[in-house]
Amino acid sequence: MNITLPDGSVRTYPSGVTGLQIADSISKSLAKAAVGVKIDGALSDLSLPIQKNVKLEIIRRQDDTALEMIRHDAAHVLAEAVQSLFPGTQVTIGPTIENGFYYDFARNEPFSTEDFAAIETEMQKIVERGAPFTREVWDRDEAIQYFKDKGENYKAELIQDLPVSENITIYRQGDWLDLCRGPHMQNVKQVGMAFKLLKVAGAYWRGDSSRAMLTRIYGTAWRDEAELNAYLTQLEEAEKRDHRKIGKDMGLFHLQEESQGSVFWHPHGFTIYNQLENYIRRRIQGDGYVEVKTPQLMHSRFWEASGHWSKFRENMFVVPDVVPSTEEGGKVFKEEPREFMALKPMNCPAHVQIFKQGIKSYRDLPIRMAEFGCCHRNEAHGALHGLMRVRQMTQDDAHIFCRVDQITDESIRFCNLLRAIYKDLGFEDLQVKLALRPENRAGTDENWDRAEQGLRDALDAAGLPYEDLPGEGAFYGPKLEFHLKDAIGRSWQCGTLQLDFVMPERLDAHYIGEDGQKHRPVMLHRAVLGTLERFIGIMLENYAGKLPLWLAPVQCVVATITGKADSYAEEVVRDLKSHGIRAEADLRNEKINYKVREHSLQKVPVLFVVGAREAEERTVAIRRLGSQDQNVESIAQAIEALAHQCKAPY
RNA sequence: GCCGCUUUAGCUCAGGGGUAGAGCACAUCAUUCGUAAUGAUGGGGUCGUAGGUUCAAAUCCUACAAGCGGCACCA
Repeated sequence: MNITLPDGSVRTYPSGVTGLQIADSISKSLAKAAVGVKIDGALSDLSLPIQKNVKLEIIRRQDDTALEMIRHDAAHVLAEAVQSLFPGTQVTIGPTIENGFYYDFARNEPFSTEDFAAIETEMQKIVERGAPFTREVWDRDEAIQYFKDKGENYKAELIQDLPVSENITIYRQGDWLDLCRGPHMQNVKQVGMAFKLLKVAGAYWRGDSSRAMLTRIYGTAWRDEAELNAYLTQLEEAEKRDHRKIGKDMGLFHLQEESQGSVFWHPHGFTIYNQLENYIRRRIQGDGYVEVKTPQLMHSRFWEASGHWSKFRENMFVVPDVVPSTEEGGKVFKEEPREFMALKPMNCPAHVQIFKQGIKSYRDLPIRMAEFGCCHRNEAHGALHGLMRVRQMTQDDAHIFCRVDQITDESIRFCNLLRAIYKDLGFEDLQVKLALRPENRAGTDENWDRAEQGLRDALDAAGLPYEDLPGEGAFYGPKLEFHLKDAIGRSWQCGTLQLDFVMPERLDAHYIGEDGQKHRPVMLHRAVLGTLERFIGIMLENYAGKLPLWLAPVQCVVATITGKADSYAEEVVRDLKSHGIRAEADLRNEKINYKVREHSLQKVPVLFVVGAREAEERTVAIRRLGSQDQNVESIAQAIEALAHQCKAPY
């Protein structure tokens, strides 16, 4: 039997040889360092007998691939530790995740972070004991019975639901065992000590909100202490970038409980907001869009027609169409409301109304109708999160009304626009996902074929790689999702492009074709940023508050060294403002060190320092954020250069 | 919405059954200073809300709310 190693060499072994034996035959130290094998690319146990010619790679503990095994094994160690410290706790599942692992437990008494020290100590003991991992294949019914007898009902349920074709594998580590697909390392010792428990959280059994709430313990594990510390430092750094903290420190916005999920934009924050909105406005004007504004509050009849009343109502804010009473201590509404209004959760039905005014010809299409639409959605309390998840949001929304034969062109056009905008905003790295037809859908298969192919063609033409998401499309059409990753590593869906054959039908939109007959237009729902709120949150985290010059709320502060330079500083600020630069003077009676520190913390990109010398020579000493260098230039020169740098990218 | 944790001055946080503390910020005064915190003095809180226990509650108990971390949902 021939085994091909990664360096291309081929060795001959008897059938049934294990990865460990092969490693041992190469060198003793390799056998000791080995944690697993890749057999034809698939990660397996070292103890697995090999029966045929394969390509084989020994995974050593120091290899990157080992991280996943270390974390998986650490999850098992966590489970053993918890069960030994808290008898009666049921184990469920414990997978690895990016940078770590978690384990879900069922226990009447929830865990708290105060239990972590004890659990970690117990985990260390288990690792020190270093029991070997052994794999066993059990009979299905016996396994179910075994776990039921132990009171491990969740495990029993898991086994019950495994496909009959699958082996029921059990991994033992000393006296403790767990149902597990594997693979595992040679022994528990190889987990090492570079692990740490991070947080507890609730999590539904099998991700189903109608089932039991389990306690999840999150942890992280690495090859050595240095890696662990680097990761913990990275977490701290990410925390510093949190847009809620930056927003507070820079005085950009606030939230308060009387309006949860709706943002109070402060002057500096709203400057960013306006800059971004105006940039998008210029971009879409340059791409053939028209801009509209539609009502905030509309009668339920309208939402019934659009389908939102039945499909989306629990996410809507509904207002009784009754005059409220001001009677002191009385009911707010004296009469029982019979009719309702609702705040719009989406702009699309309103845009159809504008489309429907007058008769449209095929020559009018496509119509690209944009709105910075302020929408309200009644999001679950637990879902709200700073600017990232709000209840009142402003979308950079537009609906493209077009003919079926224009879908591909319009999609390509949108992808190009989106990519150009993301590039301007500093996001080069985006993931595209194509959500395909769901089981429950409207429209003919022909239309779906055409719609999905149209989007694929558009992505190909735009040169965008993408991933299919089967069954994830909206009921009315397939959609493209554009995902960005923020500084904390969370992935956010921002842009979207959705094909819709249903809404024009429901709301009876039509145009007159070349043939003189009525035809249904197709609607493309699309947004680039998604919502301004979320996108600003992402920008703040991405730039750690140090926004590009054109977006910075204050672009330049003129700071004086002495009161003698006050009037000169004010003159410089006037000059800056007349060049369209957002500038402020800092004339406070403070030392220059104090001012430099404060404006640096406020992420002001450019500081003009002026003292008696500058006033005399009509110059400024320029200091840029993140640099300690300073260079002196004449005002005219400095302002002209800065004005140029402050220009928006489009 | 579900599970857990948290809630004390504008901010960050300490304290804790006998009636409230620090640093920063703010105000006043002094200082006019050359690139990441000048000094002094002073003002500021019914300790998230509502009940309960107690001679006495900011502290203990209960409920509620909000915030945070997840889950579910989602832009």
